[in-house]
Amino acid sequence: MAVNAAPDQIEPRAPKYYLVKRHLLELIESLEPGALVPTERELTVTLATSRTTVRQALGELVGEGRLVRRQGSGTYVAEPKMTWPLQMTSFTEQAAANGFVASAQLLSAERARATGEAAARLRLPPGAYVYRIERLRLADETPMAVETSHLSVARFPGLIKAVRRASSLYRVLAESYGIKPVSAEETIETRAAPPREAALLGTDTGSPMLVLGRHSFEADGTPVEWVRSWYRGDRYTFVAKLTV
Amino acid sequence: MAVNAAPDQIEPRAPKYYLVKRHLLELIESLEPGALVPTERELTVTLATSRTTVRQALGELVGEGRLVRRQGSGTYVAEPKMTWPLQMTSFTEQAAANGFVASAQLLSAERARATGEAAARLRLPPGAYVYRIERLRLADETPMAVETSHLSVARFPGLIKAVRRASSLYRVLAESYGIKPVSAEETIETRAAPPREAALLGTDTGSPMLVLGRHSFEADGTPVEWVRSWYRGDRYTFVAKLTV
DNA sequence: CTCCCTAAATGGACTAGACGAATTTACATA
DNA sequence: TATGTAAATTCGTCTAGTCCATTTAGGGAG
Repeated sequence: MAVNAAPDQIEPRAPKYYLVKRHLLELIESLEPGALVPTERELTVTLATSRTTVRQALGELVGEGRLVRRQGSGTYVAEPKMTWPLQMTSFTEQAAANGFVASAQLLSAERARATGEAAARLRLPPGAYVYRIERLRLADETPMAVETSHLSVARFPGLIKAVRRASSLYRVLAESYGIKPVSAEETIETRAAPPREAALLGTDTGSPMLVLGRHSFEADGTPVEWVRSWYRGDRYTFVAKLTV
Repeated sequence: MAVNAAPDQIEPRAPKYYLVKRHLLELIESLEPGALVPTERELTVTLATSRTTVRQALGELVGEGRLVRRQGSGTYVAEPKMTWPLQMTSFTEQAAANGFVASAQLLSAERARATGEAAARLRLPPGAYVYRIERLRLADETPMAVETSHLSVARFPGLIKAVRRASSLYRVLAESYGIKPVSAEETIETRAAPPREAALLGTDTGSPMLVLGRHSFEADGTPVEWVRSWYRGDRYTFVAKLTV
């Protein structure tokens, strides 16, 4: 297979929608956040193109957090993205570090048999029971992420009742079970928003999301929990601090 | 805290393309990587929908690394994604840790006035000169990322000549200038691929990318370089190891 | 003036089709 | 048999439109 055939003079022709996108980007940069941009139908006329093409350009700019669309109202210049640190602390502490008040809405909490991935991550035998706790994370009342935690039932008996009373899962683990994760592996990838997550986070199905997987461990290497969180890609930039 | 504050039975109706996507996902899971999936026009018929809708579903699956499209040939089940660790080491070392041989192709190297962002990041006065070095990063001959580094001209005189001879920028900094970054802030966000980056990485304009920004510092806090790297979102999952 | 209802405007989803570009296949020819 | 060329196939891009859902603005009733 001929990979890497000297990509020297690569200067591809841009698709038409990309020219529209660049035009809009210039417009955006000349405006303030909150400003209204022309309607899709106006843009089709002034840019001599189809609405599909205009929507493709607008869609990418929305996905990159530069524009916000509001059905029935219009398309607006977005506020700048928020940065969100990746640290070995709880969501509650991370929010506080950013000056927000964190809260959570319990969406569902159930006892279920572990899927293959959850069982492997938690180092459980196939078919073992896990708690599957789904929460909507809020910072200052704004939905931030949809978070699904998986924990071993055998290891944390009665966890669901404790979680219903507390906001911080980490605090429950520490106070009720005496367990404190000390390391974690955090994975990051891009995904398109499923309908449910999109609705919960107030965005559209298919919009780009950042999916964080957190796999946390005790000091002796025992896995504690495995969490998958969906964040809106148009709202957040993640920041990791690294040292040698 | 509002636990269980009636999430309003959010169970949105899925768009039609999403049903198509789920149908394809089942199909994908029943096949091996490399297998051919039905053509777009076949799917249009069997799923009783338009090609646009089929393509929207296929497009998301391609963006998530589940499918690969090849113009003129067909659409295939993709190989699993690769994980890429975020560490305070050079690309060269990261690649070696993953069992790859890293290399780089110099795309451009120029002396230019710093943009507002670059000047701020490198703590330079407005209008100061920076080197802008653009490289295509390869792992085992496969293009992995397009990387644009910014470094102060005043601080690293003659850098371009040194870089032309070496593959590792970090080694040049250490050996020729005696500087070794000891900490870095790495930002991660999602963006749509611009035509140039898409072509260099062998993907389509507009496909989802992970954009890493690396801002590295010396022990005394002086910024050393500011780098922006474009990775294909359909190929890589980033992993950060965190400790308390 | 206040309130409610309707109409207009806007983005959201989808369709059917045209043409182009890249690849693969089939076939004619040497 | 080997090779070059044309045709068919496949994905890539774009168009022009339909219909729906939501929001906003305006007008009428009280």
